[in-house]
Amino acid sequence: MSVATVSRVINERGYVSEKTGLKVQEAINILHYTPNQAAQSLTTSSTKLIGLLVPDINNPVFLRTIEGINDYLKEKGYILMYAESGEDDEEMSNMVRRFLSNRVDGMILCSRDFTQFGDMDAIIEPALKNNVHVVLNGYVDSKFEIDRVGFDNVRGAYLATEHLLKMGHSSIALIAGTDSTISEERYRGYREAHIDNHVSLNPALVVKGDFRQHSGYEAMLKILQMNPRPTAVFAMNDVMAIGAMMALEDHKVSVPDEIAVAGFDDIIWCSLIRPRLTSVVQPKYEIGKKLAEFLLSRMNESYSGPGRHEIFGSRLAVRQSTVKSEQQ
Amino acid sequence: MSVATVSRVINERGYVSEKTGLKVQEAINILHYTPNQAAQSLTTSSTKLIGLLVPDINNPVFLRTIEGINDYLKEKGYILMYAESGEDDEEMSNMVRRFLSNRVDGMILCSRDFTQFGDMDAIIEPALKNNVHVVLNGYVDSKFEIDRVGFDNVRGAYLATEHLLKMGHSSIALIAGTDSTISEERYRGYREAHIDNHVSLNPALVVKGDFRQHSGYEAMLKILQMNPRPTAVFAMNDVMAIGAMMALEDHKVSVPDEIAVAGFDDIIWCSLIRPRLTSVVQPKYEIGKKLAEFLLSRMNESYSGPGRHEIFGSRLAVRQSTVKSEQQ
DNA sequence: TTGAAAGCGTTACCAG
DNA sequence: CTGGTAACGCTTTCAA
Repeated sequence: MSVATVSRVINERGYVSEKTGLKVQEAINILHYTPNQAAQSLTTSSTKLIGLLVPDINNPVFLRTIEGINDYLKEKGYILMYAESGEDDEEMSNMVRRFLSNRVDGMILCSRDFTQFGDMDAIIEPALKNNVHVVLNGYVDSKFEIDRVGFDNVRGAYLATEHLLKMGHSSIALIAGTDSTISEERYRGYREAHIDNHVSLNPALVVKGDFRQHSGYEAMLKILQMNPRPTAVFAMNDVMAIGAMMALEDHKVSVPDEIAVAGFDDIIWCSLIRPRLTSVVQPKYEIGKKLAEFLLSRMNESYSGPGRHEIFGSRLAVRQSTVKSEQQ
Repeated sequence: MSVATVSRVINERGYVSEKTGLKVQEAINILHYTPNQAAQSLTTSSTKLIGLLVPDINNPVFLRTIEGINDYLKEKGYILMYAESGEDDEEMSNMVRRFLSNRVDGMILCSRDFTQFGDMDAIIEPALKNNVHVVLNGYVDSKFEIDRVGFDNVRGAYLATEHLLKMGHSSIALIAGTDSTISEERYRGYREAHIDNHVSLNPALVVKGDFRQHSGYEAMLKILQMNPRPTAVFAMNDVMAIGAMMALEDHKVSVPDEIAVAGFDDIIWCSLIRPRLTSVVQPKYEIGKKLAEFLLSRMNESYSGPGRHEIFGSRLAVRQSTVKSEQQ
């Protein structure tokens, strides 16, 4: 019973007599033997580990995506190394290195927005140089050929804005996010909807937030002081929209009767708050699956062409926050 | 410039002349060299990897706990291998093996309730036999000396029930969870509060759910048909409580005026729904930290005594769902 | 201060 | 069908 034989039994590879196989199995059970992946990976150069970097698990946006990734990967025998990056350049870089050190077979990087990083390429480069594939969830300009999966932000924002316009609002405040491609694109949707519907755009109606709930609250306070007061608000993401709704609640402004509110992302919270929040639906789970799929196809070399860029389409989930009761 | 020298430079161990050190650094940069953790672990027998098994990331209860774990561990240079177990015996066992295979330095197992597993010991045993430490978040009877951190369920349920009783309710329906220690303990709290407050217990008021939102909804439907109808409901967790509130909303029963509702866990959703949900606060983040702390202390052998069992105390967050407006 | 070599647990290859 | 052995990339010990 040599090590070679044991290896054969475990990997079910090569010829092993039934008798020997049984004997080995027995020994394994008695000794609680578990193969050492580290040693395995030393010879096979595959760890079946995938690095996953997420800015913040507490943001429900990422949860479904993680699930999509996990479901796809688990089925194929991969396991996730999870790390939180906190949207910090340095931190991200460190984690990428850490992943490399652990010899992940590939990595998935999620970010609210990659463009805010001075030099995303510098972060990814070490991975690429080590022949570790990277896929991105987000928006980047990169000189490398990497796959990314994103979402049609322009269209999403367009749909939400158009919906508000169609509901009769002509003065729609916009709670924007931090300067980033996402914000730009969502702004463009907002803008184009106005143009297409022949409603003039008023820059004074744009209030800047930072994608976090509190900033939505603050922004709403400013909007409430506008004169004339807008009759609708579109927030660039749901948590800001929810912050805004809380401000409205605190000031006893009724939604949607006095002010209609729409958000973006369709996080689970939308259906919990009252009135339910109208929001742009991102197929988060599918995005996760696609990310995993892209990555695996790179890893097993079933694809090796130029960087792919899958953009998922949009849909608006219309709920109570934008539909007055008499219109229902 | 031998491998030995490079090793010294990287680990900042042993004597290396400044000149050589610089030369090595330079080469590292040029080559994008990253140490191979797998190989390192082969000689050091430490991977700095911690396995984390969670039933379901989508349940907000676990999120904060994961964060607590992550924060504590990251600081000490550990990284998480994350896996979802789905509360399934077989699945759990597999993941434990997978972790072992990856030679995690330790593992943290979370479960809504371990007692539902026929043989939790069988699941943990392989880890223990391989000298990999395990800590548990949950409730287990185990013949092994493992650390666990839990929560004072009896007290928590007691506080919630007592609060409802003090608010004048004498007929409090209970939406229970699946048969498990957690359910038992929360039931005990419910029961003891009744006894201490000299209110007789009515078994007919207990409706069984399964800890999931939908079951809370269904349970509430049954409660609404009771005659006389209870004036308050205590659900054994928040998602069931929220399901119950949705049923009440659908049937136009006002909360808390017609029926008061209290939950357990204090997930973030409690503050999002209206009326805000009164709930028993679990220090989820601290639980996570404690788990990590227990594990590390075992790993570095600063502790090696009998299994510790840390039970976190309870607090009730009283919100609108149990306090009538005139009482505020 | 540096290098050579053994050893960690596996797999792959070659001989028997 | 089975066993021996080189090789994987690293750390550690010992010698130079």
